[in-house]
Amino acid sequence: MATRNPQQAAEKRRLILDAAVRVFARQGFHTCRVSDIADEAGVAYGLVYHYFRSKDEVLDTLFLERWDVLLDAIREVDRREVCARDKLYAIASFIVDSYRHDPDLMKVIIVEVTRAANSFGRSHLAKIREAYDLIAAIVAKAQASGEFKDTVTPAFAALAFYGAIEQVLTGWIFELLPGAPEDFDQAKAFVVETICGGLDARPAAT
Amino acid sequence: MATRNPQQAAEKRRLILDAAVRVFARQGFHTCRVSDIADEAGVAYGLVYHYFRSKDEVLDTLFLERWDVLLDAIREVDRREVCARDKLYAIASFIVDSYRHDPDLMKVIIVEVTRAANSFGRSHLAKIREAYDLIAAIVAKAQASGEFKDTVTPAFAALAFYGAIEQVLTGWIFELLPGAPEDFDQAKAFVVETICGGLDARPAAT
DNA sequence: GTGAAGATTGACTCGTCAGTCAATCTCGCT
DNA sequence: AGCGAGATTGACTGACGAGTCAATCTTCAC
Repeated sequence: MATRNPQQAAEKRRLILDAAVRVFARQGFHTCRVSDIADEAGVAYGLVYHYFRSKDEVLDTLFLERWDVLLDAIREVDRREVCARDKLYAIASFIVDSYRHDPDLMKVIIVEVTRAANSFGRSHLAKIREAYDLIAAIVAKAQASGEFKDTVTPAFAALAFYGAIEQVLTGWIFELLPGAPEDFDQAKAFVVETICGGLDARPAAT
Repeated sequence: MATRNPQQAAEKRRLILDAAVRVFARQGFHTCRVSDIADEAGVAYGLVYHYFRSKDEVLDTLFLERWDVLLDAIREVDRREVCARDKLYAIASFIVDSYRHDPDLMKVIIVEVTRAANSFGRSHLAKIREAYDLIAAIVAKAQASGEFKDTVTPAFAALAFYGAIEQVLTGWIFELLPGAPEDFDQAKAFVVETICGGLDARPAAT
């Protein structure tokens, strides 16, 4: 065989994926052309189709790669022997740190997949839902143990929690919210404080 | 002049707008063709361009019409002499009832504009932000009066509140959450209970 | 060194669709 | 009745961009 060694092939593929992240983040998935990705990666147009079946598959790959990491992280957090509030904090941390570490990638995943349930996200609804379900399970356990009130359903609490985080990331992405380094850590605490502690000054009447 | 009376013109325009809502909700803005809107409305292709400058303008119109109603509703709620928690409940009510009353329209606004900040929503960011700011102002006042804790910034609380509602609507839209009639009223209470009361069983240490 | 499998190239094809426009119709006035 | 402004029609154009493919180059086992 004269096949290039697998590592080199993987590197070329990565080169294209990384270029796609930058292009998608800058121009949006629908607005950019495949030639933009090829140019950004410094390869010929056709090579993108050597490594990927379609433009969609490039975005699919980016999303699935990262989302699986997120799901694993949530599962790992859930196995820790800490209270639910700390688990939620750890999850918020992971997501916020993902954004801090690679804002372009998170922007693409949120804007083009997670928040685009009508176009691209549709095919990934089941995968996205897995995350909600894992969070809901954490809430359910905390309600059973008495740590959380059971005034809201776990599914609902999970949606509110995830929705709040995603909205904050969206705020950063579109510069509706200051995104200075210190704001990242503050945001983690804020999400958990709001969702777990609530805004009310006086204790709940439960 | 042989101009048809203005009322008839307005009705034709409405006919097209209403058809567009159904088509956008069913197929998505980017996936549908202008001819789909014309067919749904039972008019010729070109007539759409007699009443609107472009396909974009149709969506623009739908969004702005409804969003202005929402902004007015929030302002009206804010003028009421009730506690902040009740104000937030009234806002959640308004949004949920908007969805109950016309799910297609709300689906279009959320999916194609509000959650599509990268494509279409970009040009409406300022308008969308107005809603956040109005909610943030309510929170700020409540913090000043001592009704709400000031552990989180108003801007952040507003994002979390709005994010939670939008995520719940999205859950209904994509059938991730049961959307039976009784769920609507429950959801209003859930959002406010989660954001104001928090999930924690024990009172906050403030 | 050589040959073949695989990598790389980019011009081209092909379908799609937003927006245009000239023709036709219809309403409301005189 | 007859006219003219505006309403309505739908075939057509022009741009665009995803995906194809035949040609060329590179690598590596022998």
